[in-house]
Amino acid sequence: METLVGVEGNEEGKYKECGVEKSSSSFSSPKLGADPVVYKLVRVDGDGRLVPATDDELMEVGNLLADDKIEMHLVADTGQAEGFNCNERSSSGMPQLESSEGLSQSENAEVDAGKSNTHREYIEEILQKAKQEESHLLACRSPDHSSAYVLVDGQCSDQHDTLPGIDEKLHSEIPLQGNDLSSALSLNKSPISQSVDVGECSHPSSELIEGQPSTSAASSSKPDFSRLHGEICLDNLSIKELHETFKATFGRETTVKDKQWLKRRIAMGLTNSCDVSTSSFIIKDNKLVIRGKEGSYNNETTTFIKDPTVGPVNGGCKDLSINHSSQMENQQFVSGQKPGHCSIAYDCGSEDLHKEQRSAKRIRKPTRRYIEELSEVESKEHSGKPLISAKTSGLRQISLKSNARPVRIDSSNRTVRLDSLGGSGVEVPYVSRVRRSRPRKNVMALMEFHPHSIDMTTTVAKQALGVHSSQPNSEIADIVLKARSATEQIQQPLIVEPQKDKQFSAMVSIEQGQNMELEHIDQSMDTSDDNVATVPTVKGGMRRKHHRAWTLSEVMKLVEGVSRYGAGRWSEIKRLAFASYSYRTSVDLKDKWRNLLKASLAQAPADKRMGSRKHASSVPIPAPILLRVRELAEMQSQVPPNLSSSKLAGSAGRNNVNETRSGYL
DNA sequence: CTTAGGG
DNA sequence: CCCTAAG
Repeated sequence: METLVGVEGNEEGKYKECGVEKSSSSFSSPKLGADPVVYKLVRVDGDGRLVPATDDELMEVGNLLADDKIEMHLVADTGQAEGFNCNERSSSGMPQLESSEGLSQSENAEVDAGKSNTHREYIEEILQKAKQEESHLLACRSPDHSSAYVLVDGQCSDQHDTLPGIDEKLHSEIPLQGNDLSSALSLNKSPISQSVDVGECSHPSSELIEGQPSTSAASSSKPDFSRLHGEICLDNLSIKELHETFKATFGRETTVKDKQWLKRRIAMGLTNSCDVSTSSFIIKDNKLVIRGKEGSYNNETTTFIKDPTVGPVNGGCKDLSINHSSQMENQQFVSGQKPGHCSIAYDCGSEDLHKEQRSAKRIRKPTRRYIEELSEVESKEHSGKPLISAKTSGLRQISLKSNARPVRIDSSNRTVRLDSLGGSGVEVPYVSRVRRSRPRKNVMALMEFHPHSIDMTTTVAKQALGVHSSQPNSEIADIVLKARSATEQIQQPLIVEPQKDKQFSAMVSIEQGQNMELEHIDQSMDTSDDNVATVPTVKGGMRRKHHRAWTLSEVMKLVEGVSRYGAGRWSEIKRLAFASYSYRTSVDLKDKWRNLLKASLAQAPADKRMGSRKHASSVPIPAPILLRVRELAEMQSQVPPNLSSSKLAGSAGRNNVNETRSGYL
């Protein structure tokens, strides 16, 4: 941006500045990031056609990019140089120089060395394409830039705006280039080339571009303007002449024998336009004339240089539209087409190109989340209906999610169940992702080795607890419920249960001392709870199936764990205190603790009034436990001091819970 | 993976 | 509970 402004005002002055800026700020420039897409790499086929670059080629090009840059600069320089030569050069003076010099050197080197290295040739072509594209891009860029473009191009600084980093890259990367490059570089450095170009400083660029046909000039690579005067029809040129012209145009020799190709290339080089058919134009003076028609086409470079004020975009784009008289095209470009399009347009109708390019514009791949959400929405819309009321919607989402991510299904869930949405009667398959911790593998192993473990474990648990038929956990009940709705995978859950039970029993036996009674009680309670939890209610909806209600025993364990290990060490607590509860994850513990904390804080004030239980139906957390929670929270400074202090005193009075816990503590 | 916090 | 960021 900065450069642009400056440039318009004063070309010369700007030049230097631009050059400086570019070097310093090339990477930072935002534009680069914005339009990288524009540069589409293409390969020149044997017949001279442009072929979209393959990935591999792209890679290659990437490596060569540095070279490209150089060349691009050269080309750009040349183009501009031309303009300067004809029109403004005197005024501008020697702006180009720093960049042009470097370029010219490389260029010359190529020419000299140019003893047609096929490989190099290929590279060159690629570079050229890139160069052309770049120039086009520049031209096509927003008007603001466009003016700057031209000028900048001459200096090479311009590219920074559009393609920051490239220049720098080029320079820095060159040494790194592959063998081919290195050779090319060496060539560039050859004394001859240097002498020629360097000596001329400002001229080199002009020679490259302009240098039309003059044979003599070709050798020295100086431009021969005389040739330019008068109409030149490429069709009439011999291969040799074409070669010379090519050389003059691009500053390097070519071994290509294909006339068509040469003509096309030259035409392109002169016009920088993508879409010039070889046979359809003639070059007249500096103008490219469509054959038969007298369309006055100024070379884009010339145009740009001459009249920066002219819609820069148009200038660049015009060339493109040469064959297609497309005012529309121009407009499109102006409207916001990316410069890249111009370059791409090469073989295609410009309009098509536009479309293609637009479509080509990279679209950010939607995030998984986005997709999911979208799918959710869609599903809601399609199937949704009234059925999914607010209450059920949550569930549905879950189901959708699970569907979306198959991955989770097998590993995380032990079961796939059909949940009936409340009241609707619609069943949605969904995978419970509750079981993060227990891989199926374990379950399977367990099954195989201890097919009857369920009974065993249950028995053990019973014995340990002294409980007869009560289920240790809600899980079993839950399972039963699940089984009802879903025929599938009952086994796994069952299996899981046993293991849990087993562990549970073991744990119980270990801890049996004081807790036994409590646990026992809890268990009975749990069962009931679970049932409630799992049962879908017609009215509203259903409880979350996969949700496992926290049993009192679990809560107590949790509290104990927190008291012992401190809040936040959930993994430890889980491991030590919840070994038997495979379905409780550390996150669950944390969440539960959070809830307990909240509950305790909320309840504390009302504690005495409400009694220990808030609502029998909802959650039967005994007041003592809540008190305990508060106490612990206080200790760990999780509770706001003010509340804690007052409450603490009150809670202290209750010993039963504390005592129970104290034993463990 | 565990922890912490938001939804 | 679920999800996701952070360490």
